[in-house]
Amino acid sequence: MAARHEEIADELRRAIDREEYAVGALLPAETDLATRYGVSRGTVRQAVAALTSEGLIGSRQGARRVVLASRRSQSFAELRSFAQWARAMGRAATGRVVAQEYRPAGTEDAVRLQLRAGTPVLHVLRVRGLDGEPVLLERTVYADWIAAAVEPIEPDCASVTQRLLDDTGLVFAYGEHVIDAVAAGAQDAELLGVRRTSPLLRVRRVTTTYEGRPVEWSDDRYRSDAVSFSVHNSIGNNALARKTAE
Amino acid sequence: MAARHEEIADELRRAIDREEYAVGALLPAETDLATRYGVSRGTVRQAVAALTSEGLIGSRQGARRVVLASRRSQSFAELRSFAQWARAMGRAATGRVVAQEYRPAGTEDAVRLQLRAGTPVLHVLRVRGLDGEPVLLERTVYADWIAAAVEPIEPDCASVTQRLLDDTGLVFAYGEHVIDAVAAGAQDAELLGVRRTSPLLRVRRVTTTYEGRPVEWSDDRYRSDAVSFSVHNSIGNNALARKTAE
DNA sequence: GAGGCGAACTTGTCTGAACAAGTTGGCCTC
DNA sequence: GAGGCCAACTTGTTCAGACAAGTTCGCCTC
Repeated sequence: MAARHEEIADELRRAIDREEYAVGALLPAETDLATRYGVSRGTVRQAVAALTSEGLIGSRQGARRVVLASRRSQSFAELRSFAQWARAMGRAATGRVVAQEYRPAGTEDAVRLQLRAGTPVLHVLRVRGLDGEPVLLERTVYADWIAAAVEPIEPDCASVTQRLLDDTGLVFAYGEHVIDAVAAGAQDAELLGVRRTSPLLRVRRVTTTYEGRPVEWSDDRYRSDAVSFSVHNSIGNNALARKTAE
Repeated sequence: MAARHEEIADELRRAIDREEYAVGALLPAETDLATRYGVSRGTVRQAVAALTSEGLIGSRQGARRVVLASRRSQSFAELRSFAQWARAMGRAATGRVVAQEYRPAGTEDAVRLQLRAGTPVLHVLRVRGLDGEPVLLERTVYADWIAAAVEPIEPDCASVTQRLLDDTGLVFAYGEHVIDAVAAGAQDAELLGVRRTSPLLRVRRVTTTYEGRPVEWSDDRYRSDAVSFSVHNSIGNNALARKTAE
């Protein structure tokens, strides 16, 4: 938290949180904030841009900024891994590997991980929970070049992401997620403790390094009674994309 | 498309699209792009910031930017309404009102729309489709102050959003969406043409004006075989938020 | 060959200024 | 009172420069 614009963004977030700026009220003008914090207008703009992208405030040319919401849903920054997310919410992440084996990469594996078909990849089936209650079923495929580092990790390791960072310095930098809904199959139902055909929230994701090299891809299935996703958008600026079936 | 930084962003997007900058390759340095386009470094930074937030390129201090993906999923800007989204994909949005009636606002309506309980609000049940095939079931509640403008709209109007803009100048400026999965009920199944208990992707959303005043809230259920959502994230910058059940 | 060091490069942060473009509200007219 | 117009205000865009912080890669040493 070195950067001044981040400090200012944080102060504004807190001020909104404690309703110093109520929902529906107007934020002070940029120039006011600039003099108040003793920085230039550009720095203030960086700060409020962050809040805007978080959906906390609305912004349009000519009019003062409006406070749209106060309840920011638990630390938007750095909710990358399941474990980090759980910790940020004050809950304990648990995990258990149900099955783990090497298989030659199929066509889908090869495409998503940018490998040649037939390359041995590591399939891991993992159940994850919050405070012990199963919430998520992860079917992950790791690329061959990282598989050796994943294999020896204890089955009940709470954060594989953290572990790989510590052991190998690997950073899960970028992720692409496709979200849809599926009915629980027999295995899903048993491991998550729900009835078969229960609706599950499915997130298929590919994670890459800083260089854009795919590390893993995964089919994650969440119990829909336990977890939901929230997204906000504004006109002309939209992080979410609807996609039709291919 | 007046702003220079938007033009540059667009040129870069197209260049990535036609693989002038291949996935995994490095983008030219900011200073290079600045001289190439004859603008200052700040303007280039605005352009690449847009691509970064779209997930097309990755960025970190000290290293050149990396191209992460090329296939940008159909116009990120302005996919606000169902009709606009359909049009951007080259498909025709259809719509049909199944039921429409005034009811006094319940507690949930009152909270979400910031009205007093008992205020008459307009409930509309609408089936929407792509090229005639039903894809989405919308259960929308409109605030009292806009209901009078919604009521007379023809049942098969393709874009209610556009219609309200034309008639009343109302802009749906901001939206907050919560995504989860539910099983299709009897009515859902019949209207969407799926079996009962089929998994549906549910999006509960509240739409507001520029001032943050809630206009409508809606329970939208998508056929999960027809539509999915995609989100990308990067370390320390995340538009998506996982939420646990309340 | 392995490792450490440092220079060159690149992105991040910040300033101060100027003008463009959109909104708001008061004043004036009819 | 209704409507139109204008001035003040506010955000958006762009520039040029400076320094900080992180990465990369070649060179040198051991």
